[in-house]
Amino acid sequence: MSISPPRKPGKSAYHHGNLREALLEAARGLVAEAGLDGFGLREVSRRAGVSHAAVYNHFANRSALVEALAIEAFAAFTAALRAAEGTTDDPLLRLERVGIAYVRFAFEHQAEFRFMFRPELCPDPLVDAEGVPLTLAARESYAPLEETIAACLASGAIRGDAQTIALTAWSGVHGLASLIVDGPLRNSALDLQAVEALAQGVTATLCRIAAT
Amino acid sequence: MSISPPRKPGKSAYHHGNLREALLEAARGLVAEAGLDGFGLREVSRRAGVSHAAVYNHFANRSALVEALAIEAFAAFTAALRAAEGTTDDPLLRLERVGIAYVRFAFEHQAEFRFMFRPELCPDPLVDAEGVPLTLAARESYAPLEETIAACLASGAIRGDAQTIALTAWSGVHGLASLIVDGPLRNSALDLQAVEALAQGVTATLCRIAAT
DNA sequence: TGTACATCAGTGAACGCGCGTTCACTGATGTAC
DNA sequence: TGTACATCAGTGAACGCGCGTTCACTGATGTAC
Repeated sequence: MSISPPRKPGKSAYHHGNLREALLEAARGLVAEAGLDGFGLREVSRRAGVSHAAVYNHFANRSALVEALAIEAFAAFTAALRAAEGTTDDPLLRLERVGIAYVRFAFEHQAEFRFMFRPELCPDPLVDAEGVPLTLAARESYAPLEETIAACLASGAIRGDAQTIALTAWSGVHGLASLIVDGPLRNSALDLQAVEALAQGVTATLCRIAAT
Repeated sequence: MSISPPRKPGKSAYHHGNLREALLEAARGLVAEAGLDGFGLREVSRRAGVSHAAVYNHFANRSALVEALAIEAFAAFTAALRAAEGTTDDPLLRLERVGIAYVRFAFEHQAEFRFMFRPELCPDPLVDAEGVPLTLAARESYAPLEETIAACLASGAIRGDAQTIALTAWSGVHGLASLIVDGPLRNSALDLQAVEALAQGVTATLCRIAAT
């Protein structure tokens, strides 16, 4: 929830004061309900209580709004992973916690997670990121997992081919998240606790590789 | 490619003879190019060289065409996994091969893989599958991996909590496939050989769990 | 073999719909004097 | 404090577009006699 701007009651919609944020809020809700396909400027402005033309005072076009939404989502994802990272100094435990946070974020922000990895939005790894805010935001969100795995390797907590182990861990948590959000585990009566238990099991199993 | 029906040359489009298959073929191509969102009946019929109303002689509506496409895709996925399953009797090696086949299918059929797991299409696990062909086709495609893991556990090649290990393996291959098809590994100049090498590395790492 | 006719599988015009976007406009606000 | 005015941020009508779907139609085909 965003904080409402200091507005006198009864003030008309003119000079809304915070329409940009209100539009983003409405857009988040719409994307959560209808997905990126069901996402339209007219419905967003309807939800925000303004005419559909008002959007263009704050966003150049539909793509710009979607992009802003995606940047927000990647930033939130990064923050969630960074928070998990900071809870311990033990590299292996940190890997486990970041993995669980990865899955938890996906579960709690299904719409965002789903559309962050849509080909139209997920940045092309071959394209230069310089000055493209969405690409930068996306790459930043890969860093916590990468760094944590690097720390595990550096400390000797995990042995083996660094690239392969990193990819396996990433695949494991991303796959679990995908199965829950987009795949066959969707809707299977999972609550947050159950999801965390699954994530715990999977990341712990992945970490068991460390011992060999 | 489908085989053309035995048609005399110069015969008009009337009584096309194989329009249903031709529409599916065109639909496959369109989905591969434009994704499920860019998928429309009018473009499909344009590609098949008929008027857009002709579609309704073969499919009740847009949804029915999409559903037919999805059933085909799940069937192809199942066949690819079954083929890999049949290449060896060793449970652990079989798991590795099925995992590689899973990722290979995703890479070679990106559009299909992407839309098979779309929430609109991927069947809800809580809904009864009886008599719903799409749901049945989807569930059948989960069987090879499940059975292979069960065989590994039964033979003692893998030890531990069956549920957790199965989920970890599934997450691993599904995650790698998702990262390649939909995620940050997309477009990263990977050819089939490179994808198979990655899949080999990840599945082998996952199989290392067996030793512990 | 030839003819009459039912059926099948196309055509193309038309429908309403919601969309993104543009535009001239207008009311509210803040500022200068 | 009051007034004139520029600017900001809305409005609502209009545009063209492509879509899914329906409909009366029509040409090609297969069958019965």
